[in-house]
Amino acid sequence: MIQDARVLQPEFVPKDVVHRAHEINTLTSALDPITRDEQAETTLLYGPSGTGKTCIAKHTLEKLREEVLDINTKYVNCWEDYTKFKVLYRLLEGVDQTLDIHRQSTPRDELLDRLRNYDGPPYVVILDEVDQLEDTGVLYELYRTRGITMILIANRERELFQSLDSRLTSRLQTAVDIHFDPYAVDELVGILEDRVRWGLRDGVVTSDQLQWIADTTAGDARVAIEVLRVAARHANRQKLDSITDEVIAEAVPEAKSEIQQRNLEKLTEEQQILYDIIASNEEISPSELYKEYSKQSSNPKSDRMVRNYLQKMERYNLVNAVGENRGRTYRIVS
DNA sequence: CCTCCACTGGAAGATCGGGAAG
DNA sequence: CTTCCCGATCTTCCAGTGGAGG
Repeated sequence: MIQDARVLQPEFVPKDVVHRAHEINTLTSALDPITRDEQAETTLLYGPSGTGKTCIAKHTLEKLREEVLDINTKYVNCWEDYTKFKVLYRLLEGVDQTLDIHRQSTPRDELLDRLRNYDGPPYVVILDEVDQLEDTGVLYELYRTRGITMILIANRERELFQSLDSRLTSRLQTAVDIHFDPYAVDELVGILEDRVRWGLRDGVVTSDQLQWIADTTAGDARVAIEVLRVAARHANRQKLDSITDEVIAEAVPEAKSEIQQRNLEKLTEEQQILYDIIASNEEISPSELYKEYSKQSSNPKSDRMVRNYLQKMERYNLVNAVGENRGRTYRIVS
C-alpha cells in the first residue's frame, strides 16, 4: 500500500511544484538580486493555512541554492520559537555561530551583535508564522541587519501589521507582497495525485476518491494530505488492497481531529484544565471560568496569567473569545 | 449624563530552574 | 558545594474600555 510515507508527511516539500507558478515567479524575482550579490527586498507571504506558503518558500529557496553557490539559508517557525532570543539563536545556528553561546557568558544583545557582525555569504531566512512572535521588534532589528533577506509568512495581512513595530510597518511598504488563495478543487486533486504517485502503490485510490477528499477539505492542502495519510494508514492496518470509500469516510473527521489533537498536546496542564472547563460549557464568562479554574487546579495561577493562557489558546485556534469587555465569553472552536 | 464595574492587556519587577564559574 | 546570571514564567499594579443602571 504505502511505498514512501515521507511524501505524505506535512513537512514534505516536492522537488517539482505544479501549481502556484505565479507565486513562485514573484518570489524568485524578488530574490533575484541575491544572484548578483545584491541585497534583496523583504517578501511577505499571506494566506490561509494549507495554501502552500511554507512549501513554496522552501521550494524557491532550494532552487536558489542550486543557482547560487555561496548562500546561507534558514527556516524558523516562530510558532515554536516565539521569543526574540530563540529566533536569533536559530538564525545564528544557520550560520554556525552558536558554538560558544552559553546563557551566562552571553550578554543580552550579544546574539544580535553577532548577526550584525556576520559577513559571510548572503543569508536568506524564512520566518514562518511570524505573527506568533511575542516581540516583533526583532523583525525591525533584522531588517536593519545587512546581508539578511527575510521571507515573512503570516496567515492574515491585517493581523500581522497590527502586531508590528511601527518603525517596521512603514519600511515594509516597499516589500513584495504575495497572496495565497485556497486551492481550487482540481488543483488540490493534482497535488493529491502527485503524492499518490510518489508515495502509494498504483491503483490503491481512484481519482473519484481524490476528488471527494479535495471537495471536503475546502482548498486546504494540509488537511487534504492528512486525510490521504490517515486513509492509507487505515487501509494498511486492515490489510486492504486499496483504499475504500469507507476508509476515506472515517479518515476525514479523524484527520481533522488529529490536527486539533496535536495542538491540544502542546498545552500545559493548567491550560488543559482551562480547555476542559470551557469544553464542558457551551460558553463561559471570564470570571466564572477563573472561579472554576481556581477550584480545579491544585496550583492555580493568577488571573492575569490565565488571560495569557487564553490568548495563547486563541492563537492555537482551540478557543474562541466572543465579544469585548463585559460581554465576553469563551467557547471551544468546533 | 455620570458612575460603577467586569474585563482587557501593557509594564515592571519577582521568582523559577538550569547551567557555569568559583 | 555556593554564587551568579540568564531566559522564561508568573505576579502585581494599573490605565483604559464600554455596557448597565441610576
